[in-house]
Amino acid sequence: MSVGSIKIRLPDGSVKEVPRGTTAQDIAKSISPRLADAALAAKTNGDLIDLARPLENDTDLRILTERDPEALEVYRHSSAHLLAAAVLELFPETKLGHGPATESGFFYDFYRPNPFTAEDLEKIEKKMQELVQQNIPYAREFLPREQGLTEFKKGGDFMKCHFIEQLTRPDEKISIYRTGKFTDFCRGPHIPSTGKIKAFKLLNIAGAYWLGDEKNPQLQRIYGTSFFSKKELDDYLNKIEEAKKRDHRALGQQLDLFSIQELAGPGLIFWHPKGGIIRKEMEDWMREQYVKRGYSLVYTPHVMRKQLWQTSGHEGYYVQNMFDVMELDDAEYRLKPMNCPGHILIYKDSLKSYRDLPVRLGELGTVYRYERSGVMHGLLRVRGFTQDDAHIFCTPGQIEKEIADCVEFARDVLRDFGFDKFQTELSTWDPNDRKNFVGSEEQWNMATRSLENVLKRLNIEYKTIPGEAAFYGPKIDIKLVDAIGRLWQLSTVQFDFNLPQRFQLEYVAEDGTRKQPVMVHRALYGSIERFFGVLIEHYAGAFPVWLSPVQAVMIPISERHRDYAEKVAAQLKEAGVRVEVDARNEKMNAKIREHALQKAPFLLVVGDKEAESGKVNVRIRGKEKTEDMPATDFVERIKNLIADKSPTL
RNA sequence: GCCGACGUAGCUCAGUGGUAGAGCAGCCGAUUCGUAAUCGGCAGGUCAUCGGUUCAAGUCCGAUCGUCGGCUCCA
Repeated sequence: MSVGSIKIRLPDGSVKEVPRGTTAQDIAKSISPRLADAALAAKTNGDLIDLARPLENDTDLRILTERDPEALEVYRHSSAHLLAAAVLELFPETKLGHGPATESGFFYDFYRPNPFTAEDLEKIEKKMQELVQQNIPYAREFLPREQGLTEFKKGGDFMKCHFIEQLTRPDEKISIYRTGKFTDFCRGPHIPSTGKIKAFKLLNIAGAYWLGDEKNPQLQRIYGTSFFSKKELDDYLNKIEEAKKRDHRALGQQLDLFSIQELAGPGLIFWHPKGGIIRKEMEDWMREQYVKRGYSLVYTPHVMRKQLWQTSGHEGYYVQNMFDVMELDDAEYRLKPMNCPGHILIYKDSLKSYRDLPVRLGELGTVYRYERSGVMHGLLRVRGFTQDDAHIFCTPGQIEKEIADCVEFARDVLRDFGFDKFQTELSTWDPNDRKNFVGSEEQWNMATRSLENVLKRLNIEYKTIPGEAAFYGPKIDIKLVDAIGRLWQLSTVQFDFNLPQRFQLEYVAEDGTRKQPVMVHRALYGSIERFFGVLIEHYAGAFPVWLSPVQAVMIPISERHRDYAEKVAAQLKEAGVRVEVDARNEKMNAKIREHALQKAPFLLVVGDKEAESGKVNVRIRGKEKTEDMPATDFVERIKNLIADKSPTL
């Protein structure tokens, strides 16, 4: 028994003097019974602890309840234990991996000869409910390491033994938690008992490699989530449903934007006419900007000799991502996985003077990369895609301005397409990991410094991620935040030390000597396919007018209004609007429904009234009430919306 | 690539080992309509592919291809 008393400082600044060994739970109780009941865990000097942990020293103490975000993590970690406990009750032969809380819930990894089925999942969930009813405590114990190892070994829990051996020293006592029959090697903390878990749901089963290494056997991972209330859980499940409704693969089919054809092969995109319109808008926008910003537009071949890829280093660094060689005549060719070598050949074709720099070569370049069969995903991960790729060759003195221009360019792209929240990352090298990064320390420092300078000068907040640079240089990645808060990585601005060296790039400097130019890669859409996929999800298929494949639909009420509808349509076409006349022999209501489902921004109903007065009745996407206006006014209005690339209607 | 689930008409989906179905879309006809589905008829299929079990396979088994959820990867 410890003796003496300790001082506990509470968040309101008050200090309690209590006997050594008092628990956070005791203190919560002394404050109020309600707090004691609501308490889930505690925090002392920044460490999360169990409520039942005896306090040994003077400390700050905060009792965590549902209102504290840290409590949710503890709660979900305890939910994972609850899951494991239920699994062991039902399937005692199962071996345990690990089971952490995640950003949106929790999972637990299990090893067993037969995989879990969907029915098993239901049974497990029911068992979890039972264990919640039984209100079993999460009891912490300390065991001598050897005893712990013996106990887990006896149960055949090879994975737990591995963790104990990896994470603890031989002389240490190990921390375990018991929940009924279930025992886990775990640092904790946990909530007091299973009865505190109010709302949870098991979501899916998936394979996961032991220790995340694909050479290891696969475990069965059960994913679930839990919340403090049924309502929050339901909200979360609804959000998943909402996200599903935005799935670009489903919308791509419903809105007839694109397809992937089994006969042609996976990861290869067919742009249908309506998707093609959006792509054309994206390409036109980019080409226009290229011209405005001093880029030269180039085109390079899709297949090039293998020797080129040897020179560039792709044959070494990138082979497993490249399509196989094709033999033609006596030479071997490869489909291009990147555009850079092509642009370099253009640069090298003539001797450059410092006066020529910077040279900015831009291409909407289609590349092909071999992606492993299980990783393709709609438009977001494909085997063939088109990059808005450009390479800038400049002098070291020009580099900061060039990078700054790229970063601003990237933000303009994203803003024009309706994204206004970004996160910026600076990926740097790891000087201790020389074999994964080419180039000298001076090069890396110079490059990293210029990227930092640019970000600071532009007043952009950014996160530095050490070790995440490309092997050939540091980079700035701009991630966008979409309409439902998801993060997408698209734009990237990267330094390259590798290629100028490999291709012996040079320019003639002022003093007549030959110098090596600095090279920057940048792609702002990243891939047009991927960007399109993100656009579809961001807008849930309801694109701003300028991107909408069909911007307005004329709906004549009956056959006799057709001529008037055609007349207005002609005016709209004249103004550059993509308009259709739906003159089918269908009821107006049916037409409205169909075009509304196709998410056309404007439906223009015309009948006797409109034809007589030269007006249109405008039904605006997403609005109940229609508006009457002269046809000429509508033409003006939609023309402006298109010209402004307005995100709203 | 790995683990699991799935693959039936253009789409969404039903279908005990015993004659392949519905709704929508399509086509034909009627209807000419005021703000989210007019009515009737017709046509549409090697049940992903290949092989096996069986008197009999959409259904059971195996392989292949593809899709989905994850893992791994994403220079």
